[in-house]
Amino acid sequence: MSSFYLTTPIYYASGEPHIGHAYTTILADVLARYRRRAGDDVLFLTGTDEHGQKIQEAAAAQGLTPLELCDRMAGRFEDVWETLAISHDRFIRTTEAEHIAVVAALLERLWDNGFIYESEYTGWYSVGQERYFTEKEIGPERVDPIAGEPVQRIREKNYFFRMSHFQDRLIRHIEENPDWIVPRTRRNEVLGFLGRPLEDLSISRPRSRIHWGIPLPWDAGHVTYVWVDALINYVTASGAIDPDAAPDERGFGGPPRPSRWPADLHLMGKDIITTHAVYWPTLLMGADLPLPRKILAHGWWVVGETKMSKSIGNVVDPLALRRLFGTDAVRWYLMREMPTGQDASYTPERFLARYDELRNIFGNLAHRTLSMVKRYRAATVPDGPADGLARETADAIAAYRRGLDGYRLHEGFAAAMKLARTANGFVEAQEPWAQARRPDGAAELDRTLATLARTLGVLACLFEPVMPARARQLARRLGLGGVPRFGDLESLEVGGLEVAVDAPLFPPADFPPA
RNA sequence: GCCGGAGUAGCUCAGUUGGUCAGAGCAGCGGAAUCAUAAUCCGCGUGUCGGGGGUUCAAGUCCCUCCUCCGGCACCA
Repeated sequence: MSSFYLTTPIYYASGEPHIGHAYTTILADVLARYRRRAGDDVLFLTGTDEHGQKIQEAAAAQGLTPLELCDRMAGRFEDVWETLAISHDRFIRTTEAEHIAVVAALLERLWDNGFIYESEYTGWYSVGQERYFTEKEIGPERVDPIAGEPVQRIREKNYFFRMSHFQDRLIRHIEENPDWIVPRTRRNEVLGFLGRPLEDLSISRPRSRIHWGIPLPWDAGHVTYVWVDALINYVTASGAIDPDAAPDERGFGGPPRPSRWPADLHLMGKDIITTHAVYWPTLLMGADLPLPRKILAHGWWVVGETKMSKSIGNVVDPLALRRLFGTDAVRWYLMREMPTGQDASYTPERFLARYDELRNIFGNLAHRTLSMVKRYRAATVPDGPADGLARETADAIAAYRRGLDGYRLHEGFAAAMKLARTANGFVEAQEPWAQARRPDGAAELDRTLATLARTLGVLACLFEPVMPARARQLARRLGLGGVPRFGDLESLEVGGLEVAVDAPLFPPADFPPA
């Protein structure tokens, strides 16, 4: 059994969970479930990022302590993940003692390695907003984008990480590992980014300005810059570092401690590819830790713009769809409609098309098969050979696995749906209702029904990662003990199973009339 | 401005190293069937593969050029 460690970013606890968070996390969940079904020992990590100025300010504005706010927001995220059927193994919070200790240990390692130095940070500071703004944010007018007041160029003491020292090594790593950053277009962008001299990374903020953070081990007057704090969570949760050990035995360099590090996959939106593909790997290099095996940056959902929606002004929140169509249908839409890594636009029409596909192709296949087993064979799957779609099924499984292994989930799920279409065609070709009428048709009918039941068992397996509840429901109705794993599919026996016919897996559903 | 990507049927998109590659799904039209959630299945596309030029026996598939659209260009989590 191989192991698989995958992560989502930890989400900043100053705001409510939204579709961006949900998409990343569902994508991670689908991959985690797929790996488990394939027999891997999976560690699926998500969590919340809880330090920094925005948290500090948001808490103050609500009359809470920062930690009180974070407790509330972490709960909010955990609740949403539960409703979306997220199966994370660990929910990490950067305010956990373990994480704080690992951050301190890692920073100390960087310091001991000579990659930290003291200097001055220069930036555009807004007195009114009490924070720095980027060039992009202030625009040519050089005013803060919130209040519109002029910002000023100021300097303050900061500690810096010698990120520039690792520039060439990072470029080499990306060039020697073409699939390290996917999709390819993001890799190109990172390489383009690295085409210019890399600046060193400011890793601290004066505590006088921001108190809600992890103090630097060597200077309590400064707290760790939130991105550095946040990224380290991936190592914290892996168990690679023992902050209580002697400095040389904590797990940096030398013989590694038994752990889940390096991560097999970091997932994130394309907006934070730079932090994950540049800041993070160079920090790891500086601390003598191996790099993650793969970085996957996905695209954004944009809301399709139509004349209708513009005049009516109705913007649908995909998260709200869950209440109308169910969690599994929303997960299906998100995974099926967006080519992994690319942008996609949400429209109610496309959503309905994908829901109808589920309902009509897959749901109806399940229902008609179970109904026929009940009607013609007293609800017991016959013992006949189940080889009617042997080749098509094997092909579908192979294409599915190629898709998911290659992080083209939409292709994998398209292959699964294609098998369901093929099975519907098989029903039409065999005409089991005619076989049932023919006096000598019994053996043929047995084979038809056994084949269809077996196909449903396979489909339950293929669809489980994306639609866990419906897949379990289908497996139960088929009379299986549970959703089959990939290793079970080859020898999946369906003869003798007692099936149950029940309400449709995907009931009629629609948007409320406008 | 610099770097990168994309422009293929009404819509969303597939199309490895150039040679049945002109395709799939949806929508539309016609038909079949009745086990099933009126759910299914079959048949039907005269698309300048963004424009132009070039290489080649042969180009969505390579080269040049032009047009259009999109993405990235760091400390914002």
